[in-house]
Amino acid sequence: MIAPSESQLEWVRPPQQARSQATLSRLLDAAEALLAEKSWEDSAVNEIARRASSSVGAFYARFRDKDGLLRSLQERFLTEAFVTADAALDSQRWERAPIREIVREVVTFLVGIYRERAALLRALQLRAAADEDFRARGVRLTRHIASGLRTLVLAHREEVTHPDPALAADFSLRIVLAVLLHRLLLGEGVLRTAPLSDRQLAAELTRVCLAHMGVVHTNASTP
Amino acid sequence: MIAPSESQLEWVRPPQQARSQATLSRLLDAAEALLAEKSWEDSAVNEIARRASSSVGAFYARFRDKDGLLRSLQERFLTEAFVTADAALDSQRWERAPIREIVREVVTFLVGIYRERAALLRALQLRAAADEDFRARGVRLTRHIASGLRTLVLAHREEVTHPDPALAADFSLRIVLAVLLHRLLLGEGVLRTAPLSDRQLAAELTRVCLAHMGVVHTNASTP
DNA sequence: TGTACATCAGTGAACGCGCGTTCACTGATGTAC
DNA sequence: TGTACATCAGTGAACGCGCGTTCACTGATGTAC
Repeated sequence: MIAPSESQLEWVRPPQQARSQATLSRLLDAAEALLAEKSWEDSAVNEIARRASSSVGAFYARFRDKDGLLRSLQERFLTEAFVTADAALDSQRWERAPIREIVREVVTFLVGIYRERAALLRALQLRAAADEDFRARGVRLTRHIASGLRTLVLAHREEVTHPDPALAADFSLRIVLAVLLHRLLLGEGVLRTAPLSDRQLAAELTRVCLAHMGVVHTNASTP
Repeated sequence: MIAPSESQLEWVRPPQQARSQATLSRLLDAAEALLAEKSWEDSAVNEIARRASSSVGAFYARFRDKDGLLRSLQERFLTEAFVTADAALDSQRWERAPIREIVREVVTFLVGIYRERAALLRALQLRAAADEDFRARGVRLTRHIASGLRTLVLAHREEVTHPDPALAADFSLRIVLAVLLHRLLLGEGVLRTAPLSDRQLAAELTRVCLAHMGVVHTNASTP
């Protein structure tokens, strides 16, 4: 069991027994599930507790306040995401792969996360838009991914025509994250074009990134 | 003076005197100004009224409820934006221009709007993310711009390498709007790269769009 | 193995704050004659 | 040109609803001897 960091103590009370640990997990899960139905503001503490088969009092025994739960959800997500990102961006894994495949992998990875965790990400990004602390913590993850991607791209810089490959990698990531945020908040139907599936969107975004970096076209299998 | 449409009557009460028309305008302006400081939810009716040198009662004499004001702000913005977009995308104006300049113009136009109306756009897009009606009305503008851009691109399709120029135009617009939304909500500091000025961002986005459409490089003055 | 006690964990009714909305009233504007 | 009356416009205190938070109490778990 890992001792919680000092900063955590301010917003989540560490459980002393297995029973309260379970309650805490149930509260987190219930809240994340509820976020698939309504916004964070519309999710009442009462309802979260009820869905977790718990009570308001138990809620406040675990969290300093309602915000403590959202912070806790963010922390839980970030921890997972850092690990997953490290695995996906491991440079050993990509040593012999062309940059085309690296970009495709990273984009697919991101599209997947935005699908699986759509509800939570929507809530977190909306909150980040209004709260500097939330934003700062989220930015740490983004920068981590950016730096991993940059490393991979620079290791293959001979495939990149763009004069500043690191910059091109950063801006490409920015585009991907932006389009995913846009889709997350406003949906797929903004333009008259037929809605894209995850697979199609990933392909389209990959194409955009490669075009922007100026990756030379090999005998590609793209339609 | 234009007679208000039926649908408007549901959420804004048409003023009968010049005095109340002035009050209505002051309320709209005060609200939009307040949105530069705080979110729509945090903007109390009381404070909006006070800033407009008006009163809560006067507020409810004009608007059915608090939401009526935000709707009114959206309507006011959309009306302006449609006109501006029509002027910017007028096909006569671009008959002899290379596609490179068209794209630069449209991107610059959008970057400009997102700067000038940042506060209002933030509030509207956040609301659109949660409210289907708001979203639907916003989408009308997006589609209008998309169709204008498509027309321009198709008129110059010989400059475009992309196999489906219309699709490429749509997706390019999507990217631009997405990056602008991303910046609007989360700021310029998401990646470690030095923050971009409006001019730099417009240039970068233009480059991305052109690369994606596959516009052949002429003797460009880009660095 | 059993009993006493301390602490942790959980319950849910009641509280209270903030803010949207109402309403009884006053003042301003316009019209009829 | 002046007076009476109707309607529009505006005021701000008071209301009330929703929801986060508290708190007095009960139950569960663990430890000492």
